[in-house]
Amino acid sequence: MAEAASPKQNHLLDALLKAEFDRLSPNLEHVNLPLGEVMYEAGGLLQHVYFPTTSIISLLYVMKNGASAEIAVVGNEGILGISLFMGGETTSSRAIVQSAGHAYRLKAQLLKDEFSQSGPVQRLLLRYTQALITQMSQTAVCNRHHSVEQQLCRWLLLSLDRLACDELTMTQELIANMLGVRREGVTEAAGKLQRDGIINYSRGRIAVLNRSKLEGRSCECYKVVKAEFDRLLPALHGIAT
Amino acid sequence: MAEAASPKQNHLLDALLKAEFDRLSPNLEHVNLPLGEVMYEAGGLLQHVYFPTTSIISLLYVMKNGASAEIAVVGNEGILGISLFMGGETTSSRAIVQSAGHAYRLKAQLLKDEFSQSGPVQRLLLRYTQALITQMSQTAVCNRHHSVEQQLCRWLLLSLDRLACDELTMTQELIANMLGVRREGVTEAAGKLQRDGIINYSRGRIAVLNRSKLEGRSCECYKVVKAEFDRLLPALHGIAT
DNA sequence: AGCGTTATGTTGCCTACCGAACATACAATT
DNA sequence: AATTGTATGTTCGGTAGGCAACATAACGCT
Repeated sequence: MAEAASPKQNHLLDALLKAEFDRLSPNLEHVNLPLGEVMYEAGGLLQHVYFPTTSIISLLYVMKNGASAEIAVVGNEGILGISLFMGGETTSSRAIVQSAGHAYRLKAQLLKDEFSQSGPVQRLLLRYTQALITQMSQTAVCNRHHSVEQQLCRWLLLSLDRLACDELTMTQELIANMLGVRREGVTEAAGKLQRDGIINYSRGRIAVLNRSKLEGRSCECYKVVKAEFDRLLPALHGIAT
Repeated sequence: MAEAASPKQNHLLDALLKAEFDRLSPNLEHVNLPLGEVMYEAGGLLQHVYFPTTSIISLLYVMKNGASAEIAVVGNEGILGISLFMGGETTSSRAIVQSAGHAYRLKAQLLKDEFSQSGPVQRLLLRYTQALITQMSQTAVCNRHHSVEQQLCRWLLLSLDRLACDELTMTQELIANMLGVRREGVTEAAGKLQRDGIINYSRGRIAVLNRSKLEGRSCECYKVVKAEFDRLLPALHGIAT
């Protein structure tokens, strides 16, 4: 909290060339996102797009019977609201705040205008979208083939990568909703990880003690997604080309 | 086979305005796609994009241990090779011919050139991509929550929609690979559907006898995906706007 | 300190699906 | 007609994870 908030904390904004950044930055509004806040409802229109800095947003599909499954997560590496520039305006999934924090938001129309200039911003956003597609695909694969423990590891790693720390605030109940499994399943898997000294949790606070072991217990899905994000969005300054 | 092959059999090509269609059509090459052909290998570079007319391509992720899961299907409603214009050039999934037939292909560079003109073609392709994203998301949800029978129904319906007929050539073994389940599971589910007079199959030939009942046995995922394709890509002439 | 709320732990039963091994049956080729 | 390959049917045991009901324990409030 002591650190000054800056749009540059978001990797996409950080990757912009000076000209584009200067054009957009006066319109960026710093907002606080409390845990559980619904950013977009499925089918709803988007007023803003969000560039998370210290928050994580979860894209969640909620079925008729109330069961849910996470499609993807968006953190400081990305942008929430791709359907705006993809042309659909809306999605069939819900976006909720999975980890409280901050984000910069931009009025929908301004982003559309910027995108339609077909410059570096457009190219950057499309590359990000492809990385997001990979994440969604891999979620499908993971849901099909991997155990709750493997999925929990993947999920923790994806979340950690999107925060600057090794701890997250998240009850097992919420994780279960994200993964689309029972809370008991998460309790059991988390219990094992704790027994093995990999994580430490208590009442909604999960600390990762041994990240490399956590990667070892995860399925290959985490690495596939990470590699694709790194390939498509190398964390460099002004590379939007 | 008696019907004349035309690029207009592909909905995306059909939706182009005259100017764009005339610009692209001289470069469209009609090709035959045999069952099982690998169109793109995971990580491979794309030489062409494909607009299926009577074929269906499956996007499949294959894990290290050989297990697989289908991410999405592409038929006459779409285009194979979105990573080309999204900027990544390659994907982590494999594309294989799930149902033999024809397609028109276009040299990669020509599509990129057309896309970068930021005209109606770009807008159309992006809308299609969003529909594809919905399909992938819903695959993730379906893999998490639904039974083999429900998934089989969804899969049959998605495939039928992409062909002009009510019959498909596909062994249960192959379907199992697509769904990422055991062949026995498919046999059992298909057996039930046959007993109930909904489908009829023998040695790799599946005929759908009662489509509405099939929809009833499917999970909601099919309708969600269908609705999203219909919304984003209404099947009209020259609507690329 | 006492209280209610919320997070986590535990147990038992049940079902869908997996893995493997094998049986049948159709179809194409000779 | 015989042979071979391929597609489908069946069975058995094992297990992960679903559902339900409940026990414990930590924290926040008054």
